[in-house]
Amino acid sequence: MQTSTRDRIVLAASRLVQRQGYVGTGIKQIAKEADATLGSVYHFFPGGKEAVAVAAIRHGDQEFAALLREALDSQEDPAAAVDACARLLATALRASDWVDGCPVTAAALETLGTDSEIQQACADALRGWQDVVADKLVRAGIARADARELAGTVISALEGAEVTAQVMRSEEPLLQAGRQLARLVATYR
Amino acid sequence: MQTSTRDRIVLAASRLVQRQGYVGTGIKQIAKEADATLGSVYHFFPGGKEAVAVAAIRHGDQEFAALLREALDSQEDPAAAVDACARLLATALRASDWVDGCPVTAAALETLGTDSEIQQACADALRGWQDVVADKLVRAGIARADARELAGTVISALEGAEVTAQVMRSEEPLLQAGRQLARLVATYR
DNA sequence: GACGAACTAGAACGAACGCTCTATCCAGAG
DNA sequence: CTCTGGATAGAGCGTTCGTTCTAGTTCGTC
Repeated sequence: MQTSTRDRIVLAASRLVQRQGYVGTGIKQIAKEADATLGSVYHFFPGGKEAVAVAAIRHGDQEFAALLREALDSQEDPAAAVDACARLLATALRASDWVDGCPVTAAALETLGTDSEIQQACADALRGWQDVVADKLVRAGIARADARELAGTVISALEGAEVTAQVMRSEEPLLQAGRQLARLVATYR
Repeated sequence: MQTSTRDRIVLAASRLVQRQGYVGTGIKQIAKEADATLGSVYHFFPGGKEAVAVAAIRHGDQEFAALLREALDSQEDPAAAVDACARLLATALRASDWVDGCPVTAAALETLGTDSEIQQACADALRGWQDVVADKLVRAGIARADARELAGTVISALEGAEVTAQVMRSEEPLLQAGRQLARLVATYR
């Protein structure tokens, strides 16, 4: 077998949760998509659905962070780098026919009042991405305090723009946000 | 009876969908919360759950638009007005213990692949809010094309910052976004 | 006072949910 | 070879889902 059953479960769960959210995705659907059986899922994740979701979100977190780093490193100038992020997200989103958005937003919103581990995993992801952006800004010579606040805004704006792009089925919101964020970053000199 | 049964259903559905999303909210729960019976719900909304959700989202749309207009009109300067929006959202969010976020995001993300009427209603809401912000910017003397692009970014950023604030259980993301957006708006002179 | 429409009330349906359970398979240790 | 324990397999549990259905109630109009 190429990939382990466990990995296939996490991968399938990650994709499904990203597209349909936590409550919208069933354990049986995950098992089917992963070419695994229900027994296997509960064998590897005794914690049940929530445990699977946490693993899935952490996986999506890492994947997205890598994407972000790659886009940021493709440009020297921080403003251009942020714009490159938006552009990358836009093309990826279009390629998936607007369904593969942010891997944590949907799950995060659905589990807000429930103080489950899922929420914690989502918060960790957002914090991590902000750190990735902040690092780039600091390396480009922006003061640490400014970089942190700017990075938070960049992540929030990209997140919001991605949702908007998905709903509108258009790359424009992301491209707009990229241009405006670049303009904003450029004011820190 | 103070409010009509229909109105109570829409109101309850709006609140529940905002907090738990579309799939996470059951018809029976809506009926219970609205002090109505299942029969009443299907009487007023023969289209079933989806019809209730569409009405609920449209209601949330109007409510949010009014909130936005109010905040924008409270300040003459467009940069200060945008910041006031973020501030208002932040205090409202904290007051609800971080559960009453954007009334359409959750529902929009869950119904992405399904081309239901819900998605259309969400897209309409986002477009409407963007128009509200764009109007304010134009009235403040910003060129129409710039105002539209800027308004789109403002809405996206506020949306994303609200989600981030909910996940982090902190007002900071929204306040940050407000400051940075104000700075961005101020560059258009 | 009678009639039809509007509305309320909740029992019941099939499907899907998350989860538990037992049974089977199979590689490696003794 | 037997024995053992991780991994696989899926039937079935109780519950909840969205929806449908039939009565019952209310009420303005003739």
